[in-house]
Amino acid sequence: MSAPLKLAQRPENKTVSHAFHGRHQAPTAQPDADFHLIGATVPYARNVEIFGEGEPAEYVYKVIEGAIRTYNILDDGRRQIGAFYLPGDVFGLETGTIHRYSAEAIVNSQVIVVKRSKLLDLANREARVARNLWTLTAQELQHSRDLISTLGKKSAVQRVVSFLLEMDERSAARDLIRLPMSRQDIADYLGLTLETVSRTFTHLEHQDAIELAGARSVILRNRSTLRNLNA
Amino acid sequence: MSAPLKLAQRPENKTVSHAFHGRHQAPTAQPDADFHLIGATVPYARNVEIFGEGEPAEYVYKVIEGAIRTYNILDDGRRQIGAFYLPGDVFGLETGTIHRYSAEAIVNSQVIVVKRSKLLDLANREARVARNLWTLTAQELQHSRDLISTLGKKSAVQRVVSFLLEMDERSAARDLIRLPMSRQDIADYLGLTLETVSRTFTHLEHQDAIELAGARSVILRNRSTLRNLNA
DNA sequence: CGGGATATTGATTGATTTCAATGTGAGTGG
DNA sequence: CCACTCACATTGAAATCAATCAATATCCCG
Repeated sequence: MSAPLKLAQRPENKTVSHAFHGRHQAPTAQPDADFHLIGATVPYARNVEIFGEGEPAEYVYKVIEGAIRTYNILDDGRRQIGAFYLPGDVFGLETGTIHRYSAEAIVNSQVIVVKRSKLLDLANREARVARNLWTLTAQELQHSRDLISTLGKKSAVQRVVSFLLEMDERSAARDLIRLPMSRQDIADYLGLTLETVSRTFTHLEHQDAIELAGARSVILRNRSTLRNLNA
Repeated sequence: MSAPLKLAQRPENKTVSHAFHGRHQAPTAQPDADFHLIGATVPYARNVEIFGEGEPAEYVYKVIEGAIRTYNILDDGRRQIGAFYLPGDVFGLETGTIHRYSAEAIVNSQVIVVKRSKLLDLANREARVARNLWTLTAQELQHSRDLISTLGKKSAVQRVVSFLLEMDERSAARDLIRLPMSRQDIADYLGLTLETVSRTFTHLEHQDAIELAGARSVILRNRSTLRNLNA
């Protein structure tokens, strides 16, 4: 891996600032630039819960290293993953006092933890901070809307391709996607079964659209084919 | 359609005082309490576009009467409806300068229109207003997450029941749901076809879970049956 | 009282789920 | 270092459910 550590004080603007999932946002000021100043870095082991749905929202989190999933358990017992968080992403931010979903480390991870009350106090005093918190929530909203569009798509191929293109956009290396999450995680994100995800991967490989380099790596071989399949 | 009643391309900001209906949701302080003070009420005719995806986000809107749908057109040409807005609901609020989706009146509607820049100025001066804007976005986020959960559900019955329970919660009359939107609208919201929505309605009626009183009214006959079907 | 839009209902098809078996790979301990 | 093992992934066959294609039926709206 290249440079996993991204706790830069003033992050040098790489190609694109993927502070969140915001791929559309122009690189304005980092909405989460204050995080490293007032937070402590904490390690979470693979599959460990960081917070649970319904618990008091005492802290806000930023991924330094690793990967996090947030999810709800549905009435029928199935798990809907709301988002995957990669280094640089903020999660667990709520306007209310309760977490509306659970969060778990997908792999061993390093996370900056900030007291929510501290951020709120700051926001009350500084309009800039308030604006930043709002922007973070709006970026989450944008991601949720993108996911809604993906779930609205009917075919499994379309959903999986959407997922791959999203991960590609957020991934550092061009065309090479490292997947920290399992097929089941992907399935629970896309509203499919793990078998369908697996089959669709091999299907895409047979189309020469991607190449599977082990179960957890995907190489994009033909982006325009993928984009066509997405439509 | 009939009247191209898109008057108010550029609504003048007359200070119009107007009573507003509260959301049937969290009864905390009204995040949109300032709206009626600085906005003008504008009528939009059925099926008329209020703003389009990609257009500058100059205004923020609050429904007084009628119903609004927001949607994206997907790559494959299908339409994904993101939300239905009923009296009391705010829509069109963005942190950025661009609308990320389109909005149309479902039926003839009355909408309060507020200049976004005015709200932003206010937010810069008053932490309370900033907080309210943030809360509005967070409420939208919560709704999007609920919709993700609904779309993650696999069966058509589960999706339609989720929709009915959502509409029931937002509807004034107990057990009676007036649907301003068409079967196609519902289908585009739930990621189904209109035929499946229609069939599922009649299916639920045969189960004595609901009663269809004309195409645009649903009476909940057995809530616990519905909740069981939802699981 | 039309008449066009909207909704229901039917028959068929096809994709995804489900159930089931096999394959693979990373980590461990002998 | 290799064999073992367990979790994860792939592959197969069958069943199921929603999409599609198609034909009425109903509801408004003028």
